[in-house]
Amino acid sequence: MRTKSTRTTSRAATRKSVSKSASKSVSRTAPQARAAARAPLPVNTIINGDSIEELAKLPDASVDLVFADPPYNLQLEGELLRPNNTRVDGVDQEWDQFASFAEYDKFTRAWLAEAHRVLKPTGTLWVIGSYHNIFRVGVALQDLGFWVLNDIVWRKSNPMPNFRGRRFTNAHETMIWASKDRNAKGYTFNYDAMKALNDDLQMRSDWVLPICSGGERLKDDQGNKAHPTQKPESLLHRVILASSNPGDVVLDPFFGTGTTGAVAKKLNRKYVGIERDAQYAEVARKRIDRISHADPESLEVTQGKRAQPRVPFGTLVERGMIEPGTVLYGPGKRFKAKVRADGSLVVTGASGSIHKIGAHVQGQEACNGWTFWHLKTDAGLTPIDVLRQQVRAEGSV
Amino acid sequence: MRTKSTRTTSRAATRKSVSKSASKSVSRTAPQARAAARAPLPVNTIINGDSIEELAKLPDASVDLVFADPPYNLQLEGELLRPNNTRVDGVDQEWDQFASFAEYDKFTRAWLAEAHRVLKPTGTLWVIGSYHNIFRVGVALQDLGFWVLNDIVWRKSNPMPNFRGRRFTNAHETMIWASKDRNAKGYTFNYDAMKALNDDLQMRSDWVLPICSGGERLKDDQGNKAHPTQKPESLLHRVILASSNPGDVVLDPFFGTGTTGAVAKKLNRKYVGIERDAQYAEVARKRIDRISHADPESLEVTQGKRAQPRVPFGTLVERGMIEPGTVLYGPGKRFKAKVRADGSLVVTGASGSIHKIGAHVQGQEACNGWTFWHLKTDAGLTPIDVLRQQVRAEGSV
DNA sequence: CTGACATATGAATCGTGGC
DNA sequence: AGCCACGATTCATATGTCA
Repeated sequence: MRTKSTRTTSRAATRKSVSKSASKSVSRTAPQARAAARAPLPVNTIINGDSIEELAKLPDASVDLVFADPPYNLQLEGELLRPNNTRVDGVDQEWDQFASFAEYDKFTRAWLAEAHRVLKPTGTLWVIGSYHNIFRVGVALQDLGFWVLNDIVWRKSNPMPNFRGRRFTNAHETMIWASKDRNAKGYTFNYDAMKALNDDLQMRSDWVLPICSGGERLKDDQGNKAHPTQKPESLLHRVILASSNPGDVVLDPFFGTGTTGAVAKKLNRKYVGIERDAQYAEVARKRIDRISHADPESLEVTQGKRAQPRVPFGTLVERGMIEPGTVLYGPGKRFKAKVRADGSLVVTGASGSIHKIGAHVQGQEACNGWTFWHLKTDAGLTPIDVLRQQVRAEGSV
Repeated sequence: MRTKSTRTTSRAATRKSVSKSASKSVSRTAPQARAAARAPLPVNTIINGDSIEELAKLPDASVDLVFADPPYNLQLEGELLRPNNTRVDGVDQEWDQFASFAEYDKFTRAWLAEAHRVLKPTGTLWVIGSYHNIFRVGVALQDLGFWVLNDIVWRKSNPMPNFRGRRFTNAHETMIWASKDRNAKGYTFNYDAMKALNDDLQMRSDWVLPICSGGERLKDDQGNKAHPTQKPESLLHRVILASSNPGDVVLDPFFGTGTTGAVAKKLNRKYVGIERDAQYAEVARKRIDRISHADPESLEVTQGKRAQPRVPFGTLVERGMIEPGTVLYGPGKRFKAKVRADGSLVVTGASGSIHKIGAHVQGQEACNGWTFWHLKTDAGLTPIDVLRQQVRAEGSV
């Protein structure tokens, strides 16, 4: 099984390259020096090591999707925890607080910078957090050049109630979804699949899903939960389905017990997980080994018109489906135009594509000529889009 | 009227008393110099001036509650057309323009520092924003020593859709609720009032409320909206009811058309508003003048029992109740279809929702997929509607 | 007066690919 | 890299119009 290959094995294969990079610490001040030595992406692998160090070893622009569930920097009664779970102990609490935030910011910027480097230009990143850390994460990623596409609220249908009655029940967590930069084009968003998931209404930025419990919750031998913050697979299902395609590589730098890898495998995506805790990594490995891929057909997803092949209007004329000289009508016969042999339309004073002339006669900026123009038939007006669908159905494009 | 009293008149009245507290200022830029001149808080007043400058003139520790709806720094480019080619009227006002994140951060820290100074030790602060600005606001207030109590999600029941199908519908905004510092004791949280508002269940951190429209939306003489981002009174009603008591002073440094003041007056709180735009301030003044204190209809109407919550079929797939690839059967096994990962069904030659495909295979116009499609179990065929009822019973929608 | 139908609009960071 | 053609894309409400 793929999932058995470990970082160690793949490292052995390229020992030389790795030993070089190992000597360099995580500094972001010149990762270029290391780049030549980076091994190819170890796919369907759980890397047991520190997130920042191990991210630094991955090649540039190699990953389609990052999902990250970093430490939340929870500041509980009487103690402050560093990202590495050591306690901050100081005398002055205000100083503690500042030190804690500053350290957390430093940690956050370090792993986000590596995640940015590792992402393909068309890749996107998800980070989940709560009010303890999500603002710091958001600022860090904006400052690093990521461009926020949405913030998504996971509304927990069964949150833990507030016991003291001094605050509102904390019933949600927040995810940030971001592209690599402001002008990033071509990122994956399976709009129509999301719409299908939501009874043919656009998927909104607030998702109602139950927390991970019951049989899905991994337990250790004593029956205690194996990980304190295991995320529900339903959440990852939606994230991965929305923003990746089968065969894509999904990276999770805080792998925990491997929910990201489990769902990625179920959905025929590849995964790379980084986890510092060997015990979590082992639980994750076993979990993922038990999972089988789905059959490819059921992983096909509702496609919109964008995914369909383009058919130039001229094709219909060339193939004799529309004769030169045919008159096309706008809705309700309020407009007419004549088809020319090259697939352009003429009206008095103008000629051009079906779209341009459609816009022109209506005095508008833009127009979809396929749905605007109609043929007169015995049964009334038929949109020319029907002919396009015929061509596509013939598979001749 | 109260709202006519100006900054100048109220300052003259009590110059002396303020000079004592002046030496204690928190701010980092040194507004101490001005402090000696601070007049008592001008209550039930709209101050027409710059937020930061006018905040600096208010006395220390004099306010019970701050509600702030600062500029979001939207960074819109070009125009956006709806599918029907009508133009979306975006926020292009000068007051929402900032040169960079750094400029926005500077602005944010300046007004938040003054808000911190002006708050009583038991006071709390609310800020509302979207993903464009809320992370910057959150970091700034954490760095200034505010202690986050909750982040509250306003889930809009009727948001504007995403017109290009490139992102999730941006269907919520975020509010941060914070106390003055980590150890602040005795802040107001009307737990039982919130519980009563929520059918005797603890009020959660996600609130479903409609946007401000219809008769509540203020219009100018031409019938255009008086302010591009007017907030619904229901939102302020819940905020003010939760975190203040009658007689308390509520300060809004970005008063706009005065929703905060209007609701404060209805609920017998005092208000102080700061608004730079004289026209907005004038609209707000007239609006608040029309309101009488004892207005009995200030009771929330948005709660009430909801209809049966909608459960998309895709939910069952996401939650693992139905695996992608599962075969569903029509009554008597006369029809079959396969479930895909996005909750759509496939039969040979077609795919779509459970309803659409149910209709398709029968050659009918419409079909209730919930009762038509069945799962094969040991006991025979079970309608998928049973699973929907299960989801509803769990209350997890 | 009522119901059916049409129109208007809201804090919006809203394309892609070929030449 | 820049330009430009192609052509895809909306939900919940409130209000207006007409029969």
